Amino acid sequence: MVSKIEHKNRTGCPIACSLDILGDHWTLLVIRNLMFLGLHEYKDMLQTEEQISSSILTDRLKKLECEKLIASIPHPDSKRRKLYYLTASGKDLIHVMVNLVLWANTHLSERLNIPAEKKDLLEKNPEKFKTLILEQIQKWEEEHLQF
Amino acid sequence: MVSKIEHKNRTGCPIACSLDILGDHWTLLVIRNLMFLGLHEYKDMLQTEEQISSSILTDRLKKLECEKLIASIPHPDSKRRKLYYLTASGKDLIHVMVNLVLWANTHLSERLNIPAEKKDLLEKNPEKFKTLILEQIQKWEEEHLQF
DNA sequence: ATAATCACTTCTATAATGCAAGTAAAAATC
DNA sequence: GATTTTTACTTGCATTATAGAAGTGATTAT
Repeated sequence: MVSKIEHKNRTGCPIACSLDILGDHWTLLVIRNLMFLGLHEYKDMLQTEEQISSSILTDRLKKLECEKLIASIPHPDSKRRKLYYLTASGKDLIHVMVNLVLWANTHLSERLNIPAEKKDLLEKNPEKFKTLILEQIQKWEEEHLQF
Repeated sequence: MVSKIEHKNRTGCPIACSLDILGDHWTLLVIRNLMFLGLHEYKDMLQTEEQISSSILTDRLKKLECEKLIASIPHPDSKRRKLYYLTASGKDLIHVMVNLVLWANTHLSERLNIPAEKKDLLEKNPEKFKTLILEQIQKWEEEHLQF
């Protein structure tokens, strides 16, 4: 067992509680995959640049599903595949994520490699950037989720 | 040596790069101590509710200083004490931190224990909350730092 | 019928963490 | 002025997390 699923909070501090869920090297990268990269499958997330290991990816998907930041449905084309997607709670992290990107863009710019158009929009109109992302997510949901 | 100081980025992704610095259980808690709790000394941070271990605290302060998110000066009252404070880069994390608190307040409310007045202001006017925090920080700087 | 794909699991080595104890310099107390 | 306490660490060891490779068993493509 890579890790237990039950959750222990250190304290009632909102930062500490958030970190108990999100505070590690990989969890927010899974959120990024779903939020910014449009990756909804295990195999696609395995192949990202950062080279997450299969056991860690399995573990983080499981934990995020437990915490209800993501959910999954069977892939319409295949019984063994799954489609992961952000819940309302997961999507709400967009404000944290975009501010993290903005911070990195300002303070870690030499290390970054952001596509020019994205960088432009991000710097000129971060709110519009958020709206676009949320629209993309909604479009995907309309195509893949039935309510 | 608990960990090496030199830094390796996984990729040029702004989320990945940010996580390479901030993505663990403790780093943002040190930022919280400086940003929201007004704790500027090693010994005070050792005594927070979350009970960070001395070796981890030493390590994180060192790493944050290396990354220039925090800086330190000798304590005016004592040669062996130090005062840690946020640099401009560290203070800029306020947008990430406040959005993380807002997210937790919405989605982890049962686990949290936020003082009523803070919670109130946070919900009614998060921008004012930020301004207040930044004013507190500036006041501390005026009292302790000479330019 | 056979081979490839997929979403995992298992195993092992390495690295990070937590904890308790120790240290050396400085400061406070006697 | 000597002794005790405080402070900011470091050290050592046990435990836990992670990376990477290899396996598994069900499904799907050839």
